Amino acid sequence: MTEKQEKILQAALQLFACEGYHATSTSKVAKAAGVSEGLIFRHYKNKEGLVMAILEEGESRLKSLFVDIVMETDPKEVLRKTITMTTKIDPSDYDFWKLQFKLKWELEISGDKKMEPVKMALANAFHKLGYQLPGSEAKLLILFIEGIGSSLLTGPETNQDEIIQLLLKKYDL
Amino acid sequence: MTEKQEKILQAALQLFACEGYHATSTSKVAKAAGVSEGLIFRHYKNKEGLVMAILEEGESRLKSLFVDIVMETDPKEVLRKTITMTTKIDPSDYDFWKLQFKLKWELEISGDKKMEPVKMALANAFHKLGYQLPGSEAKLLILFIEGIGSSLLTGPETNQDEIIQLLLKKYDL
DNA sequence: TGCAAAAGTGAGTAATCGCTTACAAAAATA
DNA sequence: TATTTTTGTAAGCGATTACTCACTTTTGCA
Repeated sequence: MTEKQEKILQAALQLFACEGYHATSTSKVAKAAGVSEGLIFRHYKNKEGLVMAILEEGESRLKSLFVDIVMETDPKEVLRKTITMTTKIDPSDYDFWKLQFKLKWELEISGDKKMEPVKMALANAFHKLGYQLPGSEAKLLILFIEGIGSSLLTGPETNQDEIIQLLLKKYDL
Repeated sequence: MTEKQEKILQAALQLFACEGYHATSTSKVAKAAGVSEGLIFRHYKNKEGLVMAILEEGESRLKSLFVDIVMETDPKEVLRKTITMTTKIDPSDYDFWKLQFKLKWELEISGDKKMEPVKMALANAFHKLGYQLPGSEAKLLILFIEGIGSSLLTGPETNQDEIIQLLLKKYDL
């Protein structure tokens, strides 16, 4: 990966995440990256290819958050790690996570499939702990995670800690 | 309101909700409404005015959902009505609610302030019921509601009922 | 009925869109 | 070093964008 390629991805991520996909033109990206516009199309074929490259490049960030949960065997730890998941997100990665939400609604590109292993791990954990509806419990908890992530990325300052502590107590953790 | 004005609002709502704001051109709206493009600007000044008119026109739908909760005095009923809120949404209004979410992420126009009275009612209800952290409890529940709404509008078929039943049980309702 | 205001049209605007192409510089390979 | 390949640029492409304007039709009211 060339230095200019990195600049492009970096500028595009920031602009897509802040202004949105359609509101960000390729010329804007080029200008922000200090690069000729044609170079974007040389490396990424088209605008869609650019955003896909960003998503692929960020895949590792997704996995690093999830793998810790999926690998955990202790069911209580699975719940605890899931609930506190958003606190593990590096603020320098906020743009990337914001982009995930934006794309979900603007382009209806959903990263929900990436959450599937987490959901399975959760359902399994709830089952082990004797919950009556492990599948629904897992769905509900994931809804919460998405919600707290959303408010973390949109809100000005969000004391997610208070809510997270509350939820931990509700699940006896 | 003229017949053609209604057609414009109706077409714009459907397109904005399905394709997104920036992905929908004014000429598309005009074509879908069976109207000359100039008419849009006569009535709504510009594209932003158009989407604002849609939001204003839909305000009643927002209020009708919330007023039932805010007016309720029995704290348990406040919780029950909040949790089952999304089941009261008319499927013909899905486009409008979808637009709310889309605008939140695409234009960062958030309708969260509209939820504030509900949050207050919830906090009050939790307080009456002896919960230790009424404010956080209210926040948490609203996160769940938004999550359920989100999955209701994005998912293909969503058995929200199961999750709603589960939530009702968790709050002893 | 007359007439002004409102509703509606369609052709037009400059600007910007995503993208291509012809070409030059740099890097890699031989 | 010679040559191929990759990286990068600048100009410009047709199409589309949000929006305007001169104009006609319809409507409401004295």
